[in-house]
Amino acid sequence: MNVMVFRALADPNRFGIVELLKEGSLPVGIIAERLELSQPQTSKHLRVLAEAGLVQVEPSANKRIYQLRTVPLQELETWLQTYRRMWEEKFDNLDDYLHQLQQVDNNKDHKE
Amino acid sequence: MNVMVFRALADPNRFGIVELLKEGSLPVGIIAERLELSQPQTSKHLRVLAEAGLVQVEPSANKRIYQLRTVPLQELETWLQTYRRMWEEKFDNLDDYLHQLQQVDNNKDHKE
DNA sequence: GCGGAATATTCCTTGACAGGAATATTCTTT
DNA sequence: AAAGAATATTCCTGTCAAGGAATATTCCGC
Repeated sequence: MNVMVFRALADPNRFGIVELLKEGSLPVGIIAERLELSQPQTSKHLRVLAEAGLVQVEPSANKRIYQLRTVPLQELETWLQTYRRMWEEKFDNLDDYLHQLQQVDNNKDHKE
Repeated sequence: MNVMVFRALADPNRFGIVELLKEGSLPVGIIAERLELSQPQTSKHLRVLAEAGLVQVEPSANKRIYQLRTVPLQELETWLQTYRRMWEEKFDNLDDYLHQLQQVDNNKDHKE
């Protein structure tokens, strides 16, 4: 799992851009307008998102249309799958290490 | 979706802690040892993870056992679901806005 | 090619955060 | 109560990233 994706999504403005682009691809100017960001800020955030693979650009006429790339999100879901059993199997949170400590505690109670 | 979760996972060491705790709950000392982090660093990272709701602490004897909380991960998955159709329905990435621009391009071609 | 629109980049400043070292705190045991 | 183990917090420093302003670049229409 690439942590750059998390870093990209960690900024509220960038998260907002992703949420906005979910509804459809947009040029920079519109994104800036919708999120009330300056144009340079928007471009810079889009750069970070692009470097994380979350967006890709499609030049069209005078504008540059940004659209979401789903691949990183799919990878994110794949990563999440590895945790899924933790809440599906209602796994009891105490693991081996805890059980060992439990035995230590029992020894303590035994002594007192 | 709480962006604090992304921020917490954006740091490689914290991501490593989460991955480690997936295998089972552990006290601070062991976490530090496994990831070759200093004890203070580990405590600080665990603090951030706890504030993001990703871990919770369970005092046991002399130690403090940290365990994963799956709730934020479930919320993350729920959030991802809203994007799922984007790659399941093989949605063509060109949206209304793009089609409008396409028409503009057609006009241009028509003129030349 | 020129003017202008749309976007990208640079420079600067400021704030947030990671890491290290030292210290404080908490709990346990005796 | 005292000592020690385990953990948390504080202080400090360096680095990086976000935001604003200005400028550079790219691309279209004429």
